[in-house]
Amino acid sequence: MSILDPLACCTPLAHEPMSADQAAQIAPMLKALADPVRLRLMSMVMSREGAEACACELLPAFDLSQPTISHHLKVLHESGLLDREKRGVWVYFRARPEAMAALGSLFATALAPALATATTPATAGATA
Amino acid sequence: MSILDPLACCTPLAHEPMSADQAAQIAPMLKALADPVRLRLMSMVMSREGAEACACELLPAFDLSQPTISHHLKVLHESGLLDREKRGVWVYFRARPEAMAALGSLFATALAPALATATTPATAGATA
DNA sequence: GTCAAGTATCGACATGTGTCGATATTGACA
DNA sequence: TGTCAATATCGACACATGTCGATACTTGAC
Repeated sequence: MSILDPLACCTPLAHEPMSADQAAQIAPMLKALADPVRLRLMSMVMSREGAEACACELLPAFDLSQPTISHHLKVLHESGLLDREKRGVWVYFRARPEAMAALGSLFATALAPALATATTPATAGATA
Repeated sequence: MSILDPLACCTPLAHEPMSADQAAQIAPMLKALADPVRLRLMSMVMSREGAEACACELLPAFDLSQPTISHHLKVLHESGLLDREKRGVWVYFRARPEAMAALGSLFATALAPALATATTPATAGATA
């Protein structure tokens, strides 16, 4: 599916110097993630059963006001990291695989040398 | 070697809800990277022959003042993303593999499901 | 239609951030 | 020693950001 497309599209960090345009496109996603609260929100959503979470489930985990959590979720959504779906009164969030893949591919090439260094545990799960 | 350690140490985003402490530890690294100029600086350093670059080589690539580039390089260094080595008058930077691996592992587990979803083109080089 | 609960928006505030010019520091070299 | 080039630091500025309380907006239930 199209889910895989972004894996090819984006910015291998160590491959060649990133263009200003590329950087301007990726930086906002990283910026959205570069906050402890939003990192935890993403993590909570992604690690939940079905990989989705209701805002009402996320709020109690923080010592922050409802508007603040709402704001953070909006930032994550508008940066393309979270999908947003309203069901009745509740709003459910899911991580966007394309976004996660795009960010992952940023470090994929950076990761490769590190993995190659470790010839011991054959790339944990990559090989069947 | 120890290069691989951080791969095990850090915060798989989708595995379990990230603790506040974990988030507070990772967020600054992401924040350091979440700037278009710093993204390009990292990319330029990493994609250079020998994976290192002199500040004097980086400066001309930007339309920014020398103090500004110096500031960005300092941010990258202090966040643990770049190693800094002075050679005579020049300062050379290298990406810290541990840091890159730590960030890569953040999305590694996030990447896995996306790859699994694409059963069609056998996970591009993962399977033998 | 009214009410209550979940969520979003608004305005305000303190703090953080990117940028600059001016200047200090460092190290090579004549 | 003095000078020059590479880099770092400083002070200042405009702007962005995280947070809050107050309030408006949905939507289901009675």
